[in-house]
Amino acid sequence: MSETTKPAGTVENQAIEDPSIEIPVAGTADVVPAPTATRPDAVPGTSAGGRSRLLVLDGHSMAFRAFYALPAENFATSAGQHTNAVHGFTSMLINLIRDQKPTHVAVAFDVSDDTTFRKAEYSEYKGGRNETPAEFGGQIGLIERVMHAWGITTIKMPGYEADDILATLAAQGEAAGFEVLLVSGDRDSFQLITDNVFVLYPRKGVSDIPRMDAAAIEEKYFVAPSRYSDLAALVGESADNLAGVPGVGPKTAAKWINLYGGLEGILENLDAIGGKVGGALRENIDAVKRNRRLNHLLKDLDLPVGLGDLEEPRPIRKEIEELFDELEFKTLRTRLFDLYGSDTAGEAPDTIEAPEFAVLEDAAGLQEFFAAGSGMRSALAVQLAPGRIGNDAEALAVVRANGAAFVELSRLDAAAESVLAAWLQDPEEAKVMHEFKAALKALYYRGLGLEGVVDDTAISGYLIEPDRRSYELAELAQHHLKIALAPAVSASGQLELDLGDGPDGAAATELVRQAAVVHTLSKHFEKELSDRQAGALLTTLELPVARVLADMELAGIGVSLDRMNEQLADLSKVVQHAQEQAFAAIGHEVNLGSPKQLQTVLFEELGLPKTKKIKSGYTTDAASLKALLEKTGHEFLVQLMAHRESSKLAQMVETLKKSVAEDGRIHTDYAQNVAATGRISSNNPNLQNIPVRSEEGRRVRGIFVVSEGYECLLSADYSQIEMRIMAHLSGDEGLIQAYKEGEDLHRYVGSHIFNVAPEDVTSAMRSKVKAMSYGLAYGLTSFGLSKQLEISVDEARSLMKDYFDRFGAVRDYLRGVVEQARVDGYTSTIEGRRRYLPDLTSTNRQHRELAERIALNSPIQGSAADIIKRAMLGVSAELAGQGLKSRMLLQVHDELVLEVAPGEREAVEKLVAEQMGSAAQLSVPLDVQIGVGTSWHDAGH
DNA sequence: GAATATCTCAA
DNA sequence: ATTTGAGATATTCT
Repeated sequence: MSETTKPAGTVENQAIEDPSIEIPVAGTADVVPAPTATRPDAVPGTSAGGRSRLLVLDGHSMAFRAFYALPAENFATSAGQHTNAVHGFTSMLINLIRDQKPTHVAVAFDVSDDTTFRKAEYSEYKGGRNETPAEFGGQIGLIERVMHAWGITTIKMPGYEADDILATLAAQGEAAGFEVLLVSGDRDSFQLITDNVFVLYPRKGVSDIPRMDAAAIEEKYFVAPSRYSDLAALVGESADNLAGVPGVGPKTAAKWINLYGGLEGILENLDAIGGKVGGALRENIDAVKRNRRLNHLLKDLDLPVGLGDLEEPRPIRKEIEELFDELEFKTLRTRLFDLYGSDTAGEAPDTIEAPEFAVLEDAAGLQEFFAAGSGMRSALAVQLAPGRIGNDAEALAVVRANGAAFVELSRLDAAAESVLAAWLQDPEEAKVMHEFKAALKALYYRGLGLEGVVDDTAISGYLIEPDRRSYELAELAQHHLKIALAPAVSASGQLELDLGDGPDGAAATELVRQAAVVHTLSKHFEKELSDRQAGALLTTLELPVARVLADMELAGIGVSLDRMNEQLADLSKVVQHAQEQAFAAIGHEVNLGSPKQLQTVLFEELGLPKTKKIKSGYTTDAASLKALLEKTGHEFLVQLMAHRESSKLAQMVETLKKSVAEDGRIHTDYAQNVAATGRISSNNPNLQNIPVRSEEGRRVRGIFVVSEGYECLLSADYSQIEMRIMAHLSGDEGLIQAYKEGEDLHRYVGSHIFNVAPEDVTSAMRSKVKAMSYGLAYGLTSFGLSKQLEISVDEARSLMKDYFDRFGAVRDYLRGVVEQARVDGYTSTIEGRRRYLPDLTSTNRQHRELAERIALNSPIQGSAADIIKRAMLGVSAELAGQGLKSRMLLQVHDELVLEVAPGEREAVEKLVAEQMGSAAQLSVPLDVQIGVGTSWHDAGH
């Protein structure tokens, strides 16, 4: 075979970033240089004193494995290109490089035509294979593009197969003293195994790829790797459409091979082999010889690249970013870059370095620094560290156009601190920060005020793009400024500062650099904000609200440990009892918290009717259990549901108990930039999902109590705020009229839809109307409504028709919102908060319809969020203005909880009602319900 | 330990 | 197939 003409193959590699860079290549004149971008001399994984390791993949074979390992329907771009093979392949290669740490990498591909020499010899070679699935189309090309962006050399040789390339590189690598790892799902590669060459052969999917060495082959096939091809020739290989000797399997073949010393020996002793199989062998001897010729891999192809070209591939960040954007890969991006850290190739890593800075300690130095920058915008970064309650402020960095400084707070004497304090709390000294609420709180614990914050890049970044997952500084810098930040900052935004190395150490530089990035980013955001008309929203709403939230977080809410313990004891009894009864009902124990085990019990042991399908089988969620119970009345279901409810409550109380701080209060952390609609979210713990709907759950609110020195808790909530906003935005006269007259809205609507007098609206009618009214704001469909109300789709449809016949403006409004959003590309709230919805024009129906529902909901949910934020500012300002000691503690989307100081109840009630009621001027009144009590439970109404 | 799946709590 | 969140537990994979 070696005399066959060997046409030069093609090699794909990364684009030449800098043509002036000459890479020495070991090879001949016809070798296409594998240009690489600049890279550091010392890279992780280099064989500094160690042995070189070459990793070569059979691209097609592994792409197919990946394709079948991941469901195609779950991996597609919005343009409809399937990407499961690309995703799986990339993921596998990341893991391989991480685990095997190769110094050299190549990927070999078959050429997709029928001109291989094997095909020429035997036209049925690899025949009889199924059609390639349509979903696989185009994915090989995408994998090649990923390799290109990754800087990994891909090789194709017309007329040959990828395995021949593997064989050739294995030979070259071994000759050069490398360890060689071949990754292939094709067993023919086993013949290449030696003491230095190993095959990584996927056992299952692309995640389980054990290393096959000579011992593994001998254990499995009873022959040495060099004899594997003999064995395959005798046995046949169905994947290649090569038939073997009938009746001869691996065991017989191995016996002969070991007896006669290989296929040659067998051929010489053909007549000595007796029995039926001996005859079969003689009859099929030509096929065996042909098989052996075909499965022999060529080790001497004239490859267009040398080993040197395969060394140390590095991803080109920009190309990966663009390609992964196109492929809509998210997690892979992080995994890939985590693998290489900042050690990627491409354009010079554009970054922001810390400017020269002064380390200030004494009053005079600080005075001089602040005086020199008076009136200028300063970026301020505060170094936080965990403190007794909340975070402590350890150091700060200030960066402005004409200078930078670093200050370690513990080194300041009283005079120096007062200079700093004066600057910090001077509202005329403009500061830009990142996540300033956290700094505000930490400085507060040190008795330092903070005024004049004119931008918070975590908030302005959010107003610009409210749908982002994260607003970490490094990510914003990457996205908006196209600069890469070193891991120190990119890690979590909260770099670890070790001040042990002195104030001029790397940590100080890092904090200064952070401030420098904030400075640049904030400047960049000015135009973005004005383009979106979001400047006022930032300045008059979000930044002031952040201060109110900080106060609420600092205050925390008082809790009763006794009540928590009491409830925990009660609940654990109920849980225990329900569990025992559940076990008794089925005659054995089972983990009631495991959906998987429950499935076995319900659908296999008890043979109950099947519920809705989920990935792992059939759902056991509350709605389905309820339906099952109604159908079967099985006692196990009763106990299971009781167990679920009580253990959920117990777990909730337990978490709350663990989150009590040293001051005996619970301090949640509000996030202003998480919910894309403008709502605030609550974390650690979440105080916005404390049970209220069931009486048992509502008890939990009893653990939140008024604290000493205060008279009571006050809860004030908007009634039906979203429906009122809908009435306002749609301008529907019927709805507006109903609200103006203060009627029960659902009763009013019900009377119009069902054509009865308001007093004749039954509770069933009312709940149908209520479900529909709210559903409309979420883009409810007749199918969804029928599901929720347990009625037929037809009935749901006619209900909706009657609704729209009576309240036509609502339909017009809902239609108009989506149309307008499609034109503008975004929706707006009454405060002008935007949400961009590019998917409204998606060709993917699922994506598009989701965007439509979001478009229906966002102006309503978002406007409600705007209104309560305005109300919070009003309440806060009014409390301060009247010199009251009462304070706001919680916000739960449409509810505010306050702690009332002695003697202030009447004033606070009045003020809260006024401020909440006047937070927006709508065409309908804003109704506010207020209750008071010694606990949140009792303040509810 | 990280990531995923399932379930449940709120507005 | 009705939006926005947080979070616990089980399970699987690394």
